[in-house]
Amino acid sequence: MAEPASPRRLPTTRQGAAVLAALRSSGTFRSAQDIHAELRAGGAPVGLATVYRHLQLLAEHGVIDTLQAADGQTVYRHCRSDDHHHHIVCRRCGTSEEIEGPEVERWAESAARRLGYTDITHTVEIFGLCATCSAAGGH
Amino acid sequence: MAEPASPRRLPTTRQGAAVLAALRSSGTFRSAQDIHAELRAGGAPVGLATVYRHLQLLAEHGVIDTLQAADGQTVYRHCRSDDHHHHIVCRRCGTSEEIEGPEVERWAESAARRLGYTDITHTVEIFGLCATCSAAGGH
DNA sequence: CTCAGAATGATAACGATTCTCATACGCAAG
DNA sequence: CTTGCGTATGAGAATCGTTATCATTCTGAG
Ligand SMILES: [Zn+2]
Ligand SMILES: [Zn+2]
Ligand SMILES: [Zn+2]
Ligand SMILES: [Zn+2]
Repeated sequence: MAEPASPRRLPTTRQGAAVLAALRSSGTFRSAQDIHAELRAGGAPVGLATVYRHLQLLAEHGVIDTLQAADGQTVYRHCRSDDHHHHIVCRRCGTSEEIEGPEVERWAESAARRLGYTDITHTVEIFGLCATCSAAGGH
Repeated sequence: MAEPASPRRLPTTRQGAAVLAALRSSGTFRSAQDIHAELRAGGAPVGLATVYRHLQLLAEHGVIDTLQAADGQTVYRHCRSDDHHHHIVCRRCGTSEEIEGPEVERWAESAARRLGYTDITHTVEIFGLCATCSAAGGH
């Protein structure tokens, strides 16, 4: 049966720790390239391939969330909540909040059931201008 | 002032018509490359750049819907409904249904208002295995 | 200390999309 | 039916995010 497997989940290498740390101190969705640049600038250079590798691993293990930005780029975020949730993201500055939506979960469930779809997942994201950015200037 | 402008909205060229026709006879989300291949095979070859151009135009004018597949590719669909709606998509065969969710719209609205976000848009997609595909074999 | 296996990262390879720009077309005036 | 011109087309180059290679470096057990 599925035994607990490897007890270590979080990065053990300097590089892995750096990638996670960069995300942790951010609160916004960041791209891989973005993080790579930050680490390089911050004196703890990490190879681009390694950044991608760790982001992918962290995402697979559910440590971080991912979504596709409007331009197709994949962006990553370290969320406070471990539970299933969604996000509202500022399309100007990238700030984002975690939000829950029980009614959305129910709706997705029942729509799927009604149409005979199984093995469901969903993406639900809200994009807009955060209070700060919309105060600054519309566009 | 903003006068009604050009009265023609739909493609006037053979190529434009071909792109739209390909989507119309499909009911599924298709990629640009996909459509390009179909048209080429169907004896009405259209340049790849032109396919992209028309898909982009049709999307801008709201004639077709777009979404990002899991692999990042942008896919397009010609929907029956002209009203705002969402989709449930089979991740195996690409079949999709248009679905509405008033409660989801309300939820998005109110979450945005509560957090001070303006100029909202949202993406809400459900992925799963359609009845046919899930009968065929879980995988 | 030694060695096998895992991790790293410079670089090449990929693949989707966009850009360039010379050519083909569509259409209206003459 | 020609001519002229602005628009559309499309082959191929250019972008750019992401992934694959693979030689080198690191780590940890014995
Ligand atoms: Zn903002
Ligand atoms: Zn959800
Ligand atoms: Zn299916
Ligand atoms: Zn909606």
